[in-house]
Amino acid sequence: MKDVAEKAGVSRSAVSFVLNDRTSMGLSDETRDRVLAAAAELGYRPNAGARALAKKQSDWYGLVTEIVTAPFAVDIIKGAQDRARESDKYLLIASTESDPAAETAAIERLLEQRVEGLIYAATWHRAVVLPEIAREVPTVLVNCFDAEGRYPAIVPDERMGGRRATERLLAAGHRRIGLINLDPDIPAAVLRLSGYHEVLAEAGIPFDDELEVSGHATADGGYAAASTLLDLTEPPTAIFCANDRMAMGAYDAIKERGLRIPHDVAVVGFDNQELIARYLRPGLTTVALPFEQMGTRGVELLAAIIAGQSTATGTVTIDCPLLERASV
Amino acid sequence: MKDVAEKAGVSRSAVSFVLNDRTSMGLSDETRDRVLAAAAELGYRPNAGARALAKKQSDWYGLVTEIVTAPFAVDIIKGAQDRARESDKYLLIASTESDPAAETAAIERLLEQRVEGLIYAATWHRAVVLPEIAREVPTVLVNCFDAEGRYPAIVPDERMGGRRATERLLAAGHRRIGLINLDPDIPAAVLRLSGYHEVLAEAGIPFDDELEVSGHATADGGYAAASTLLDLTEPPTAIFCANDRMAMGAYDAIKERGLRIPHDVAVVGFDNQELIARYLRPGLTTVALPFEQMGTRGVELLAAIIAGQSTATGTVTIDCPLLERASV
DNA sequence: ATGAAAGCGCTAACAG
DNA sequence: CTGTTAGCGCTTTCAT
Repeated sequence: MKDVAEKAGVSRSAVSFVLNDRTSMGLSDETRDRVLAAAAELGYRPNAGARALAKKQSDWYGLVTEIVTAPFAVDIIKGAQDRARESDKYLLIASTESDPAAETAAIERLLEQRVEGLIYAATWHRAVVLPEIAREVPTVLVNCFDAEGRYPAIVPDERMGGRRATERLLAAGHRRIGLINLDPDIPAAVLRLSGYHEVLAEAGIPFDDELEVSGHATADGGYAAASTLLDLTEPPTAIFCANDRMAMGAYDAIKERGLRIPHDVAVVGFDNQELIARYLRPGLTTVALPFEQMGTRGVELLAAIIAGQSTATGTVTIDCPLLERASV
Repeated sequence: MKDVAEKAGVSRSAVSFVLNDRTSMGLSDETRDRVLAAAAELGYRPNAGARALAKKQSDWYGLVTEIVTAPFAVDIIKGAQDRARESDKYLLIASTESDPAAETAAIERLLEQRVEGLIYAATWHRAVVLPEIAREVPTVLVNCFDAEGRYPAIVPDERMGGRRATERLLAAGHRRIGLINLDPDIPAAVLRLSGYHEVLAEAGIPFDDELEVSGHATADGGYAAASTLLDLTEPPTAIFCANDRMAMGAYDAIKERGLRIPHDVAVVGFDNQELIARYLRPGLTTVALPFEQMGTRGVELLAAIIAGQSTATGTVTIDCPLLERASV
């Protein structure tokens, strides 16, 4: 930087002002250009670390997540990273594969890097408990929530997702709609189910317990559950699967019986796992989880909190859109 | 840090020595403990940025990749990150979704953070051309290579993978083995094919052009290609699909004809895309791409180069193991 | 508009 | 083993 100053024949302060776009300082355009030219010629590259030290502001947010465990994490990261870049912030990604000790250690390292705040992203929607240490900086939860509500959180609107799936099937004329649900203890199952119930109730369709089964969140689980439904005396003409992997198994069960999708049995999934939903034949109509958007919103919320513009501690809910393919 | 020194009744240098484990300086254990205790009590957390400034060493590696585009990237990241952590290095991940301009900008930002080196990871094995700017620091390629061989690279041993798949089928007694290959222009296709050829030749099985088809790298492509093979006058009893998505389509084609896997037709895939290979029914035996290991090795190689222990510019090849499931 | 000077939190060299 | 001193590369205040 000194070199740049000398080359441009100005003071170091001037260089600093130019490089930081401090137009308010009253710098002549001519000076400005000279500095820029000198910097370019010298291949000058500001040292972000030194700047952070001087400004007492790192421009970093820490993102902690189990990155590999689920394919979803990357979409959260993408959303967060894109948004962060727009604000000239950096994302320091720490991946902890669900090991609590590693998690604390990871956050510790992030704090040593003086991240301005933390985004904690889960790969499946659930309640989490963060290490105490996370309280040292503003923290936002993404795709998860704090049981005690001490942290603001961004979660998908699962109930609405359940509604959309059911409504779509209803709109296609179905009245007997089976549901293959996830483990009934998790938030996603509870909420998706309540969406399903709401819509049926609104349409005046009585619940039929036989039509609600739950299974292992795998293709095999979906296959077994779908088999149960299809072998009913009065089988459903449509099946809402609470995730795409189970839908994958359901496809097998349906095809095995010589039935066609969607002609004989319509299917709607949940998650929009590209690899499955797009490549299943026929393509799977499914409800998408808004990962990218949650990442974006997480960064925005964090930035607002850091800027003191938000003290909210509530939960923000993001819409789950229906993606139409060919299974309805 | 000054506070810690005062609290412990020692000099700041002493604190620095203790915190950096400079045992060589001859510090009494008693002093050491006092410092550590004071630090803990005060909740002192070293400022990594300040340290980096003083040491002129950031402890960061930059990892640039198209993170979202492919599900594979995360495994490379995991391998790299785990390995980096072991050496107390940080990974700064920059995701560029194949946009050359964004790529240069991303690298520029990494350089401003004074990363000690760069790891450039591709999501599919191919030749890449890096922005000139990457030459400013040691750079290692992962899952890709430089056409001009100017950067050291780590790539999967595709040929060996092709061999393993073919050998497995041979071992199961098959003599008519079909191949559904990828777009013949890409390295993966060329090498996997050559592995396949080698093994057949070694077994004294003459090539049959009819048995080698290529298709779109999708389930539909696999479906179409498998249909072609199965409708041959003398259809294969086993099919080697050059990726799992195509195997997914092949499954459909096989089942549609009332044939059973592996009883009537055996299938081997490539890529080990969990979501597909594991959930397909029956589970798909497939060749795995060693992403995690490539990430690990990338970091190791980079560290060696930075430490001046390696000046190699060649290409390192990593084994692709066969994962047995139930389709053979 | 500019230059001098202090300081960010830490490391490292050196003389005690 | 301690204390002093001089930076690391940059920002920012303040007087000019």
